[in-house]
Amino acid sequence: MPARFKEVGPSVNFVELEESIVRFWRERDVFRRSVEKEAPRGRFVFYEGPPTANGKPGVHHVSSRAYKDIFPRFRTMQGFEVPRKGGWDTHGLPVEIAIEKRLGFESKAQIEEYGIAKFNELCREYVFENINDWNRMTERVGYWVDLDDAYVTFNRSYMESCWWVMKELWDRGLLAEDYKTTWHSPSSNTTLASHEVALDYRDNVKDPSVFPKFLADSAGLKERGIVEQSETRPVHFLAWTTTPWTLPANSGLALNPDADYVLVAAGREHGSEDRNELYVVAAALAEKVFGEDGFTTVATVPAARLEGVRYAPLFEGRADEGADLGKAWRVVLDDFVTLDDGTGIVHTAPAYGDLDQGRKHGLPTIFSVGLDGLVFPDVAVPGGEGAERPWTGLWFKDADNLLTANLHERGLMFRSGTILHSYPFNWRDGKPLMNVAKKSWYIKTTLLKDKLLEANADINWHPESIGTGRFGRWLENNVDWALSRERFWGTTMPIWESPSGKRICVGSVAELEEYVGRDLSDLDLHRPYVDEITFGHEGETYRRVPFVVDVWFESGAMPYAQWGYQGERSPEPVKKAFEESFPADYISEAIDQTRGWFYSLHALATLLSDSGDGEREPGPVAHVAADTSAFKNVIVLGHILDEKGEKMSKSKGNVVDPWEVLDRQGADALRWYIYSSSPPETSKRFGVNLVEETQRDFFNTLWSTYYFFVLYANLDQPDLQAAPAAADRPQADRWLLARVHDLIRSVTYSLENYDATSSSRAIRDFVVDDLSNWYVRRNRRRFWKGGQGDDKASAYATLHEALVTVAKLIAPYAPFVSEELYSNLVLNLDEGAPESVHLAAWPEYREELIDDGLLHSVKVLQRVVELGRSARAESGVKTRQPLPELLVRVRSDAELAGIKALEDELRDELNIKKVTYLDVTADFVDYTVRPNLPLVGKRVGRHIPELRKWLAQTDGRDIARNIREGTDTVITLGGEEFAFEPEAFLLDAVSPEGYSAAENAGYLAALDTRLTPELISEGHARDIIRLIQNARKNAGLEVSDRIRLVLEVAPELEPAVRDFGDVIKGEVLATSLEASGEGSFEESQEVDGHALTIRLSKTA
RNA sequence: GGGCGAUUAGCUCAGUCGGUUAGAGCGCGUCGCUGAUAACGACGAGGUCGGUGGUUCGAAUCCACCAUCGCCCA
Repeated sequence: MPARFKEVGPSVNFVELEESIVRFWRERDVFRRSVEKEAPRGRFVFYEGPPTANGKPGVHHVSSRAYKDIFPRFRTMQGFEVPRKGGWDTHGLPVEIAIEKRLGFESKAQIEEYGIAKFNELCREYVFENINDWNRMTERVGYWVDLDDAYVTFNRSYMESCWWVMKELWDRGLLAEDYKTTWHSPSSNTTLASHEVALDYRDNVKDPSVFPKFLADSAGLKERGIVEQSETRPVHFLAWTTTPWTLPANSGLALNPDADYVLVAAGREHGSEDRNELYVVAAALAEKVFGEDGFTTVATVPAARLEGVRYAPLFEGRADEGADLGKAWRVVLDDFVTLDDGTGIVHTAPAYGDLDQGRKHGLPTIFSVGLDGLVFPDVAVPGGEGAERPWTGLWFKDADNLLTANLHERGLMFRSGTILHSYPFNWRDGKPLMNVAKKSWYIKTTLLKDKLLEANADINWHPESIGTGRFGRWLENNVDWALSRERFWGTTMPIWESPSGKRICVGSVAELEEYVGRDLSDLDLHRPYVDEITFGHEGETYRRVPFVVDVWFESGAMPYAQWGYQGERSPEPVKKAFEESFPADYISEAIDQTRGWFYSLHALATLLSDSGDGEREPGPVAHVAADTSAFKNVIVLGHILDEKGEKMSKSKGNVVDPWEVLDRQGADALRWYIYSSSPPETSKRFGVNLVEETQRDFFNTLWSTYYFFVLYANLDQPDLQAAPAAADRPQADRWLLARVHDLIRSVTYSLENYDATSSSRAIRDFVVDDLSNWYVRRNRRRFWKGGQGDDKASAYATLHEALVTVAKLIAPYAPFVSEELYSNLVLNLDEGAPESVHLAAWPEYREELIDDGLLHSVKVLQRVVELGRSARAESGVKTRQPLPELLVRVRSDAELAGIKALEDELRDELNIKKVTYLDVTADFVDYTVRPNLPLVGKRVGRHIPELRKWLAQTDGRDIARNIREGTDTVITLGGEEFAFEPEAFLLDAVSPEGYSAAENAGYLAALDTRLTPELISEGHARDIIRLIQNARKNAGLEVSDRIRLVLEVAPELEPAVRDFGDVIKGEVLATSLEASGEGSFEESQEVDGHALTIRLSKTA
């Protein structure tokens, strides 16, 4: 059947093309069909990390969509079923903040006044404000994801599924309330998430630097023999802190257990000359604290001897309920104490950052400041009944100076000043944060830390270093996951509490209905509606705790919640949907998700799939997959930076609008750039001109090749099925097929290993270098020539197969251009073929077509051609001028045989009459000899410089002869004899005398540039042909038009016209050639300085 | 402040186990080639391989320290 294709232009508007393909996909429902098509290889599970649809999408969002898209498309073509359920993240603080800004609020109290219901309603509307931009961008970049059936984290079924997860954790003792040290913002009375803390962690903050004196129990010290019995001077432990407001909360002093401490005599305050008081500090820091001459050492004591010594508190504070003050105010030893700065004695206030140390040593928790940041009225001078408390009710940072001054007055402050250090602030109002112990709900991930680590070891991380490094280390230092948030817009914590402190965790609405005793099917699970649900149980009234949960919990619960999964009680279709899609085969997000979504997915999956041990029951999803992470393969993306290398962010205003690129270069070019420019994990600088370059280099070249094929195929209408079998085609075709199948093999391998970068580069190199600039350039005459025959049929069939294969290989990367090529090149031939390339099968490589010897020989040929061109340029004889002889030397006998078989191509490429091959070690040329260092380097070692010297002085031909004869070359180096086998040397041929030559890495091409009259005539003929072709173009003729030709030439050019007239006529499609006459188009030119007039007319 | 990663030509990036003259594409200059290609080829300019030390016959590559950038954490 003769092939007819849709006409194609020499260039194309990719943007319009892509837009028409978007419509085609939509109209023909291609995405859904690609998911539903037959899937012999089973399910490939993909999870969509839900973006938030507030804010407009930037080009960095395209990057993650490009990576999310490529592997599902590839797997679909390979015969997997790849459902891609979309998702939207809707809850969380950023949303609340945006609404607060709109309402002009600055505190939580204002939200409560305004009404939580109204506030949350605004949040709900806000999160989809830009959904149309997102959907449009998603469709336009060709990211196939099911947005019609997307999960939404604020939906009731999603939230209820989150309740189920929490209940499961609760039942397994993994959800608990505890004191934890948090960064608390007293100004907004809320705990900040760690990433929020990082948002305004300032360097060079000016804070107090004070050295308070804790009066030691002298009697105790005397008992231990540390202080002389006769000593009358007071002894102080000298500590250092930057937070004087925490001093009333002090309940211990910590010393480094391995350090020596000194008892020194010094003055009452820094700078006093006297030695009237005694101090204890770390030996290593005494000089730094007191100054070189500021003290006298009295004794040196190891830390262990000071353990348990008591001292007097500086202030009274508010002790926690049940705190045992009998255990307070004593010396403890702890490794966390460093000798880098301060005094080596650390003021320990469990309530404000030292909770773990306090617990470890049994120190009571004492508070000085409330969660509102105001100093408690309890803070007082010990025993100072009725004394003034000027700091009461002050902002904690404002209390610093008053407390410091008070200690100075009382002689309990050795020194005070200021220091520059790092300190976090509330990024919203710029007020300082407090490190404070607060009651909070935790997921006790630390209990299953080993499982977290084991499951991580099974994840295939790209790049690998994230799994072992950043993520693995994070897991090793795992701390419990703080779950509760004192906020409004989020999934509510389903825990109800009674006045006596009993708790009930509720795992579903149905369960809640049982407690409440009425129908709650219309209940909104958001605040404030669930807050209003109370119930009586065992004589007490239960109220919900006021928290919502960390949004990361919600997104981490998506494997379950996207289906509304609630374990065994779920409806069958939900159970099936979950069980078929857990865990995921593949996810991809940017690197900032390491401790975000990657962690929350991983942690929840590990906890819920726990296979249990003697005490713990198996988790609720262990029957689907036990002890597993939520994902098996992950690509971690680096960030897209702007042209200056800075991160794109809304606040900097340097976000590149993806439409700038999508409307100019198109989605395929952008995607291709994202895949090929650098490995996904490296951050990359983004510039529009780089995408432009991708389009020109790759897509224009591919299009030109496609255009060439369609143009000539439509003229010739070859029967592609009638071509000879691959093995019987000409060498050039067998080579191209070998390259094509080699490419299929390597691209398949790369994509199966989640590598889009090297595979896209390999495709680019094939299309641009091998297909376009080698195969088509070298073989185009086979398409032009008249008639039909095996050779022509082979050429068409081969080029067609190459283009169709490329169309399929690029389908996951560049889905639009791929579709265009496929629909024209395949659907016009085979009506039974799938309607879209994305419904077609991934190409299979045929091993028997990959002729490695031929592939290597062509590489050698290309290399020699390159050298020949170089020699041409050096000789000054242009390529149109034929030359009589080329000398060629390659590196091995095998290469020699290979290139001999390709001699026609070599002569043609370099326009040479005859090729003479030099034996690899021929005496005809001289050689420079280099040692083959990877082979002999270790053996020769320090004698290498001597060996080099010896080789430089020796006649290369002698060594060449040894190599040819296969004998060792024996050399004495430093009195030691070395025998070098032939492989120990590398020979570079030196250009022979009398030739224009170029050599490189063992290859040599040398041209004989002596011209004969015949050769000159032939050169002239080629010049004339080129000028006639130009004239044809200038005359506006079609490629296939025939002409009558008249050539009036100077006498010097007559031999060329006479001897090569037929060649000229054939090349320029002339039916006649006359020495004089008329033509409808005329041009006068010169060849080699000789005049020439061309006249031509189109034949009828 | 800590951990991880990066730093190679004007730009974007390769560079394998330490080994031979550190490469590619784009951009620039010269020349060549051209009836598919706004393309292609050859040559040239352009590199203290972030810096300083060390190990080694030999370091872009290994080690130490430092600088800058990014991410995460504090």
